[in-house]
Amino acid sequence: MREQKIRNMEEFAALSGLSRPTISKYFNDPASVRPTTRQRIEAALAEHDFRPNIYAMNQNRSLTKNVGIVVPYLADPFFAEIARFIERRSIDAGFSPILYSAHGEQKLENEILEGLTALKPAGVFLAPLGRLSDRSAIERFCRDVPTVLFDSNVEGMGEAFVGSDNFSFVKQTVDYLCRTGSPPAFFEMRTPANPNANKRRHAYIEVMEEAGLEPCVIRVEGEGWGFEEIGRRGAHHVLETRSLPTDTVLCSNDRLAIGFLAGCYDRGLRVGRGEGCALRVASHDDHPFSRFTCPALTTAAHQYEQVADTCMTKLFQLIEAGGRFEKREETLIAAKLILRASA
Amino acid sequence: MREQKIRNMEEFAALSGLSRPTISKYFNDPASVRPTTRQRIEAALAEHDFRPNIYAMNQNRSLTKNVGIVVPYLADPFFAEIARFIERRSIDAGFSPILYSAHGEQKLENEILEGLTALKPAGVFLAPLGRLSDRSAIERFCRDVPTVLFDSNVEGMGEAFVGSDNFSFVKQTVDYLCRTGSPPAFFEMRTPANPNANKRRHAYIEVMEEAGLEPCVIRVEGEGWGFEEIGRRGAHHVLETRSLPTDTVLCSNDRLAIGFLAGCYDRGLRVGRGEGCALRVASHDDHPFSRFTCPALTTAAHQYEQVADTCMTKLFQLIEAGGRFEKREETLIAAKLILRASA
DNA sequence: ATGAAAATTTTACGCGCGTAAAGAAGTTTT
DNA sequence: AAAACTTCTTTACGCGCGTAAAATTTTCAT
Repeated sequence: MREQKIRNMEEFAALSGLSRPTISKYFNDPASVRPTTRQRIEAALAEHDFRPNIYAMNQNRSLTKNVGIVVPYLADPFFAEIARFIERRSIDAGFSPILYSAHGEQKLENEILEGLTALKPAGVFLAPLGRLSDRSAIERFCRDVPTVLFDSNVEGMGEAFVGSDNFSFVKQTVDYLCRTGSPPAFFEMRTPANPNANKRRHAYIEVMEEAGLEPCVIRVEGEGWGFEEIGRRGAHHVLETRSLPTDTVLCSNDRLAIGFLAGCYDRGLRVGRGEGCALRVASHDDHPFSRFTCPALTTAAHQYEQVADTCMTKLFQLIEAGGRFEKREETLIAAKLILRASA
Repeated sequence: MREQKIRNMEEFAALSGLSRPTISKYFNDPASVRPTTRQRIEAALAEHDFRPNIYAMNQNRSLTKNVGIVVPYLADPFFAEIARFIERRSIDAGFSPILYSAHGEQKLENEILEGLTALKPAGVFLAPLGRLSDRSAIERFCRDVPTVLFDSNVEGMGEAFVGSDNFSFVKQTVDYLCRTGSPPAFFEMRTPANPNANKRRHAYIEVMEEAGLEPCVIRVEGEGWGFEEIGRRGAHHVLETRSLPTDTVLCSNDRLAIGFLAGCYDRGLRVGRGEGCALRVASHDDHPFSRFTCPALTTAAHQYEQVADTCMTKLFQLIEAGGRFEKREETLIAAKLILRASA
């Protein structure tokens, strides 16, 4: 490779013996030029390693090949995991994904959305903060940018929503727990960060009542995204005050459960379904770490790949439909029960 | 706010009764125009909510206000955490951070670096994959873009490196373990992903020998980024073959330790420093989850904030110095020992 | 009030690329 | 081999903004 730097497409066109518009065409779609021409360009490319200026490319476009991925809290491995799948799919589909985390702050979420608008992305995958989200900011954003909401539904926002079928999550865990032992109490935060928690609580109550059982919801105090710590403190509180009606606890999500298990361990309580176990604990999400808790967590698992695939499909359809659907589409994806040692 | 859309700076200038160059100046530095002028602009901004086209802004710039943050594996909460701090600092300093994860793949790391070059960022924070990195790709990248390496050192690459003082990490844990019980065996992966692991092993051997003790390094098989699973399998293997010389294990990093603890739990071994404990386990990193393991992990903690601050400082200096330092600068940051229940 | 300094306006050009139109060259069909 | 397509070249314009230079206005100190 000669060390000569090419400044622009004009120069590169000259070096490859073609015209600039042809080169431009090639970069927008390599298949749109004749195979022999393509070979000449790619040979020259290997020689001089030129890349068009992305800013010049995009300034005159109404839509770019960028897609945004916005999650509420990236330090939560659940979101890291789901973002990872969506990123991969986006790349495979020829887009450039850009990942943002609101880090749990409304202000940051708003700033991200503002900045993202200016990037003129072809589309955005948005998992909003939930309760802390600024509805009007999200509404404004969705008017400007084709958006697929995921994980946390904000009624009426975006053209599509892809999320969990929370009823399926809870139904499976409750049924399993009831079938194999005493019915569970439901353990959650008093002021949950997103609507999934509320849906799970309602599902729990419904499933329990349908089975003729008395639901028992235990709600612990705590703010923010430090769910594990809240779960641990909740466990201590619950165990101190002996407020559990049975020996079985169903946590609203795995991060709470991880903390809950830590609390049980602190107090010398053995968790599991075997001999000598004082408590069974199950949960929802299949958090990446839930297989390494002690004991490993029985949980209702997100179908990460399926969620990511569905998100991609919806965004594609949305982009092809020009950014608008006739009516908002909601896809809820069922859970898969994963039996481990904790319940 | 009137619903009239402004197309460009020209229109906005007309509406605010000023000239386009003045508006341009304002957007590049609001403090560079007279306060009264600034007020007029900001009043008009509130009315019409105009934002300059970032592509047009950047195409004619040699450097933008973007900074890149590249980590090897974002689903590892350690990197999520460190990225979070660096992001925050970058925003506070007026930059637009863009976060990338190589997801453990060399090919993806190379693609990220290529794409990042085209973004003409003011600077990049790069935590390379380590052993799996393509040295020549990183070298080429660092020639084009002012880069501060962090976490994983690649000799001679980038203008600065900010990392851990691995000796300090290991020295503190080994000293503590020896002071309070039997000396530790060192538990690690046979083919570690990055050079920190090697430095830690060497430090362990050195500290042990200095204390007149016999070092014992246990190296388990395993590839990839699933450290916890490798740690668990390693624990089973080590415990089955009774290859531990003492009751104390020092893991190379917390993720291995999390798996090791899970393995111990599987086998009914109680870990900790108290009565009835069969094993002590300590580690390094202060992974965000290490306080929720069972038992909670005794570990040498990264000073996350200090690392992030140092990275920012170095990149600032680098940018101001025009992208080159006289000589490569290395900053190693010491650990802080965190005592928890596991050892 | 006067002059100097600072801020702003006017004017004008350039950045690198997208893209449209018209004609030339190359390729395939019959 | 001629006709009918494709593909490519030439030419030309526009996108939205940065930025330089010179002229003008405003501000501030004297």
